[in-house]
Amino acid sequence: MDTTPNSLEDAANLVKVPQPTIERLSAYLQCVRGMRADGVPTASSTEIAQRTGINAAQFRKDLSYFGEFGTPGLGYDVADLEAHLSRIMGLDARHDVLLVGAGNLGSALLSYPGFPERGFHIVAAFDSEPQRVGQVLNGCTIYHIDDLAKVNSALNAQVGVIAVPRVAAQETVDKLVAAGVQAILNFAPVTILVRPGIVVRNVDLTSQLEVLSYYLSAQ
Amino acid sequence: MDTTPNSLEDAANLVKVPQPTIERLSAYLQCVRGMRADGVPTASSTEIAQRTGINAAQFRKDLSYFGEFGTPGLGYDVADLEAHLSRIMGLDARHDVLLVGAGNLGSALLSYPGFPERGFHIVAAFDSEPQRVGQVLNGCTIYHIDDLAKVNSALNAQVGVIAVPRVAAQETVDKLVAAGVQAILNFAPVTILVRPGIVVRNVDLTSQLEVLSYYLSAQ
DNA sequence: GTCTGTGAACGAATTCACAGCT
DNA sequence: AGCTGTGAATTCGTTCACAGAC
Repeated sequence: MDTTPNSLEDAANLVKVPQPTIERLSAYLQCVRGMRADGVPTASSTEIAQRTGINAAQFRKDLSYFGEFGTPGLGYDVADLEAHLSRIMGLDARHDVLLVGAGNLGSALLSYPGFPERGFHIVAAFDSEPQRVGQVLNGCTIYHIDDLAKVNSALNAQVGVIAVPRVAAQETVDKLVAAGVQAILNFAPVTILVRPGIVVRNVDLTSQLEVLSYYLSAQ
Repeated sequence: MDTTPNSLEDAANLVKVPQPTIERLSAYLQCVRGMRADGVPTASSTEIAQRTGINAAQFRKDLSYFGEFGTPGLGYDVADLEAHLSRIMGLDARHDVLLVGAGNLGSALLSYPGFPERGFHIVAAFDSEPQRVGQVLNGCTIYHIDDLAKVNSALNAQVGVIAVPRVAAQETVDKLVAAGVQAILNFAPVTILVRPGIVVRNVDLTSQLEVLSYYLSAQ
């Protein structure tokens, strides 16, 4: 099998990668970052399985969609694996992010250290409330929502985060897409519609609690 | 087939319900609430499929794990379905919630209207920072983290939300479990360990962006 | 005719188990 | 001996398609 670095994308495009695999890739990356921070030089699939709670065979299978990164008899070089995973996930470049909605949740996201720590930089925020427009929060200016396309024509951010009330979510989506955004993280508890090619992930915080409630009542 | 209301739990316990089904149940509930608010009296599985983006057969199969709630030839009574789904999810009773971590994210969750709107009430918050302890945020007192068990011996909340930094997450989990919490929503980007019987859901906000990044770079 | 509820068929994802490399 | 990478086997979840209810 070809193990040269640039066979990576080919492998990814030939076989279809299950979405659960992509989500786990992020977990592996988190784990491997921690190991490197702890000074662990090398890890076997079994060690990573213990740390993440994900089956070792699953880990190896997940990686196999993208290439061969381990050494039989030895395991994986932690720094090397981190670099590969980052590259696979498209995290070797900085990502600029637009935030729409500067209420409680939006403000919290603006100062959430985990985003810049992992390469996601909120470069502009937007709101419809006149009293919020013009404020600077955590070094980020809040613009009026109507200026979204104009502001992003200079910034060219590809990722949008929606932290607006339910009723405003769909119009916000449309404005983000019109401004050139390709990927959207939606915190509004509503199904949003986008044209094919635009990637959306929904995070309904209350829904998370509802799922917990189910398992509570089921004992 | 038995369609009496109290056959519900039996059905749920006899056949194992897939976790994706539980997550979709929450989406159906959201949809049905909206329809009732819009004054829609009745809905077919096809209409619900259109609103949620979930396949109609999937919807019917999901419901079938819990009973028969529709009328052939007619569809589902919206109010009735909402009541059934609420009951299935354990949402017919109020849920008291403990929040640990009153930083940016924690504060935002304290004033997030979606929680009380859907029956989840944060009844106490906890932090380790002395300057935050004693403050009242959105009607909720912030206690010192060391008082968690003491405070909850009076409140008896079953659900905990973790909004503390990564390094403090595991000790926070242990304190919540020691205080009698049975279900945990964890926002810290780290794998936490709990004894069997405790339900955990992890929401890593940055991981959501990482997944988007993957699909961006894969075109 | 319309729409539900569900067994059967299908497809997807996980886990096993082992050949092959170090 | 230890561990990876991966076909094969298995498990799990989704979708089909239709019998039966209204």
